[in-house]
Amino acid sequence: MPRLAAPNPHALNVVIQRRTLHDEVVDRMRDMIVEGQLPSGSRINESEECQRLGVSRTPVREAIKTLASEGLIELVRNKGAVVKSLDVDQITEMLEAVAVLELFAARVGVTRSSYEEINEIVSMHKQMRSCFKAQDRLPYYKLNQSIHAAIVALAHNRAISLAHEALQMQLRRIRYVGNERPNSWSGAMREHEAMIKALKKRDGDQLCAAIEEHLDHTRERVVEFLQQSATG
Amino acid sequence: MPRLAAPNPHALNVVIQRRTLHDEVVDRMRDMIVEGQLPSGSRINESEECQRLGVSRTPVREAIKTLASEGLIELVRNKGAVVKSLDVDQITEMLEAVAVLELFAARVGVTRSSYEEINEIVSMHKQMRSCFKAQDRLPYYKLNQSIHAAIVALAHNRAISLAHEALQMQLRRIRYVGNERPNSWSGAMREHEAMIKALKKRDGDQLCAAIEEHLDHTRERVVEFLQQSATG
DNA sequence: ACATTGCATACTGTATACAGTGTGTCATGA
DNA sequence: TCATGACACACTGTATACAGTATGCAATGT
Repeated sequence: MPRLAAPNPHALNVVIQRRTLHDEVVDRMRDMIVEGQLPSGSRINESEECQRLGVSRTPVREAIKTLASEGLIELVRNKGAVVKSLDVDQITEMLEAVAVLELFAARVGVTRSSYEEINEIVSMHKQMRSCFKAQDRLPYYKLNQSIHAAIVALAHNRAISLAHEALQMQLRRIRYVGNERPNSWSGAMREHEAMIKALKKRDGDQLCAAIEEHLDHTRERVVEFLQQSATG
Repeated sequence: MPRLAAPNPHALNVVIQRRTLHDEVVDRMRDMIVEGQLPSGSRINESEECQRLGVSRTPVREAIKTLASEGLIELVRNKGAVVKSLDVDQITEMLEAVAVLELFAARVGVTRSSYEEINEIVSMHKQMRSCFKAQDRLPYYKLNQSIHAAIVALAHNRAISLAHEALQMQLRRIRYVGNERPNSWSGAMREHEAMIKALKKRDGDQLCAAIEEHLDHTRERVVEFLQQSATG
C-alpha cells in the first residue's frame, strides 16, 4: 500500500522489527519466482537455496511448503519442488476468476464504500497517470495492482479480497516483465480513466462495464503476449 | 468425489500408494481442526502433536506452515500456532464469496458443460435424497458438498473451483456438527430439488435463482445456529 | 503488601545429522 | 548394439540436537 510510510530504522519509540527466517525466506523466494529468477519448470535445489540465502534447510523447506500451498510451486515426492508453469488456458481461467471477483466487488462496492475509500482510489489513479506520462513502468505497474485491489476492497469482504490477492500473486509472474507495447499501454490507461469516471459517480452499471472492457482487453493483451513469446 | 472408487489395497496393477509424512500429517491435523478436536483458539503444541501422531517435529512443523497458508491456523512468533477462530462477520463474508462463485459457475456452466456432467450431479442428488429420507446426516452432508463442488466445476475453471474449495474447507468447520434442525433440513432439501430441476433444463436464470435462494437460506441457518450457540 | 528482578522451565526457531530414494553411469553379457 | 544389473552420487525425507525467547514464580528489597 503506497500510503504506508517506509519503515525508518532509526525512528525512536518503534518496536524492533523481528521476523522469522521462515517469513523472510518465503518473501525472498516468492519474489524470485515472480521476477523470473526461478523460472517456470525449474527444480528448486534446497541446499542451493540455503547457500544463496545463508540459512539452513529447515526454514527453506518450510518456505517451500508455504509456497506450494500458495500454488506457486509443486511438490514431487523424492524429487523436491518445481516452479509451477502456467499455460495459456490456466491463465485465461485465472483472469476470468479475477473478473468475477472484481465485477461483483464493483457492483456492491459502490453502495458499501465510503467517500474516503473512493477518493483514495482516485488519488492512486492520478499518481498512476503521472507514471504513465513519464513512461515509468514499474511504479505504474504497482499502482495498477493497488487500484484493482482497492476496488475489490470496496466490497468490504475479506474472503473475496484474499482470493483476488492470491490470483493476482500468480498472475504477477506473467505480467511482471514489460509485456505491454506502447499502443496497448495507452489503451489500458484510457480504460482506467473510464473506470474512475464511473467510480466517482458511484454508477455500478457503468463501472462494471468499464471493468469488464478493461479485463477483456487485458486478457487479449496477455494471451497475445504469451503466444508471441511462445512462437518467437 | 463419490464416483472415485475406494482404493482397494489388494487390487492388481495399481501403483503402490506412498505418501510423505507431511501430506499425512496435514490431512490428519486438518481433519482434527474441522471436526473440532482442535477447537478454535486453542494453541497447538508441537511435541504433543508429534506424540499423538508418532512422528518427529519436522513433518508436524511443515504441516503447520501449510495449514497456516490455508487459513486454518495462525502463526505467532515464538508462541507457535493457534487454531484460527471465525466470527459471524467472517463467515457471512465467506458465504457471500461462495455465492459469487457458485452463481457465476451456474450462469456459464449450463452452456459449458456436457450431458454427462449434469447427469452425474442429478445422480448425486438422488443419492442425497435417499440419505435425507433415511436421516443419514454424514453422507447427506458429504454429498451436499460434492454437489456444490460439481456445480462449480461446470464452469470448467480450475481457479474458480480452487477458490471455492478453499472456502468450503473453512466453512466445513462451522457446518460439520449437526447444525440443522429437521424443518430447516427439509427446507434445504426442497431448495436442492429446485436447483436440480433448473439444472436439468439448463435454465441459467432459474438455476441462479434457485442457488441464490438456497445460499441465502443457508446463510440464515448458519448465522442463526452461531448466534444460538453463542448465547446458549 | 507490593513492585521488581532473577531464574527455571517449557516451548518455539534453527541447524545438522542420518536414512531412504531416484538417477545416471559403467561394466557385463547376449 | 542393446538390454540388464551393480554401484556411486546427489538430493530429499525425517529425526534429533542445540539456541533463543516467552512466561510464571519465587526471592529480594522497599
